[in-house]
Amino acid sequence: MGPVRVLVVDDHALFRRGIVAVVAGQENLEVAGEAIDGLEAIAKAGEIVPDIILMDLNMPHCSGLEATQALQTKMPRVKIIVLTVSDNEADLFAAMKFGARGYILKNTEPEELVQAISHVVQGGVIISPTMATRLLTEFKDPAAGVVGKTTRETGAVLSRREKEVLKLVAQGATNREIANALFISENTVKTHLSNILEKLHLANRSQAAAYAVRRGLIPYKE
Amino acid sequence: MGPVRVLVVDDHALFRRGIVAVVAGQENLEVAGEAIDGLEAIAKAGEIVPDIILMDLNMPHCSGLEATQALQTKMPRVKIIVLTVSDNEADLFAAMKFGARGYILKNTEPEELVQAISHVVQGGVIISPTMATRLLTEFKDPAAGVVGKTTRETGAVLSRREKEVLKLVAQGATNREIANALFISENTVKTHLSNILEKLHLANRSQAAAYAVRRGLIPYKE
DNA sequence: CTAAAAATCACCCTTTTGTGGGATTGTGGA
DNA sequence: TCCACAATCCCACAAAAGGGTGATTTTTAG
Repeated sequence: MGPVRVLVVDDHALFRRGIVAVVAGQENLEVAGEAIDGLEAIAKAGEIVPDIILMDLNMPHCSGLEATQALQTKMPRVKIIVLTVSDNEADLFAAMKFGARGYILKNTEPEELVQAISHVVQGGVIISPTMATRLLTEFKDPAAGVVGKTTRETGAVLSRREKEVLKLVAQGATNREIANALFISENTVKTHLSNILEKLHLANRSQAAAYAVRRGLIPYKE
Repeated sequence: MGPVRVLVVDDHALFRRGIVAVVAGQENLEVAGEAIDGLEAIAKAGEIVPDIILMDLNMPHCSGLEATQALQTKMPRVKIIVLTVSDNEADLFAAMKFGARGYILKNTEPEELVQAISHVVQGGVIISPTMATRLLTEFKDPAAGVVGKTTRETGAVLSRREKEVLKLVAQGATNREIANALFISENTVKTHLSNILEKLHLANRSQAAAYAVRRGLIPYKE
């Protein structure tokens, strides 16, 4: 069998260059294509049918998480490795839930990335040491073992509506403004926000705003 | 004279690879060295004395802005091009104030980066089209022409203390927590925050938190 | 079909924010 | 020397935010 075919998905051309340089430098790897966002990734993946997709998370139009979810349902054989700057547990959880085979931070050394690809090709799953550590500390955290709330504390994936609320929070909107924007009552906004804070282990809306910005959930800004 | 010697400063090895691939591919350019943060950048710059430094902003230990400031005072002949993901006016202003000759966003095409380097080598100053547009819209913004408050509305540079407060706000700290952390009264924190919001044209602490995160002012997190 | 989420709303109560005033001290530059 | 500014503090007040508890209605997925 020939070299492993890799699809590189990242909105930053320069970063793609770096990946391409690393991948192309390996005998057993081959850059089968590049994409600048989730939508193009899905299209390209359908055309070239790569073995591995290196997927950035924070991209315009269609995020890496959305693309990962879509791709895994349509093409379950394609192995996706998330390659991101986000050292957030929620992203890791979401990526794994959507079927990603790897979660690598962008500050990883090129050699490690190559090894990670090999590992995943052979059927393995790989997670950055940093993230692995975070996972362990998360589990030994007493806050995780509360009473009720099943998915609440564990899965920690926000619902569609909660994401909408979070986006607006990240823009500095007040509860009333959010209520008007979404055509719901202020009470509902409060409920959503409370759930968001609980799911994400955050203390207040400022932390939520900071969290959202780090994850690139913000549409535009001002 | 030989090729232009370039020092690449970025904490992400993979991104450095991309830059190096692009720079090394040019006849008239040469990668003279790499650094992973501001401190190493200053050290390396002293050793190899590059013609151009491609400087990331958001790095651990010593940010690109601090390094730029330090380098420009010690080695004014070295031309620094800021290469960042931050599309924030404040970063641009700060970079230019500290003597940077260029401000390029990381989503720039490799070809444009090469052209930018040539341009700066020849004594020019270059700013990403995106940022240039933002500058223009900023100036035609009516909010800039208020009544009193001289430096308030224009320069908009935060004082040392205000930055400290802002960092804590970005971590989601309450006014009381900030007061305890800085050994000042809650009233003082409120005063500082009010001034911050006014200087930055922000509406509330959530926007301040989002702003701070975008600028990479946050030390750690969680 | 049915149980689990998601989404919606209300009420109460406490804490936090943000604004508007005003005031003092020290420092560095014009 | 005088002024602007940074940094500090105070008070009071209105507006938000956040927690708790409970409830109804869609949606969704098994």
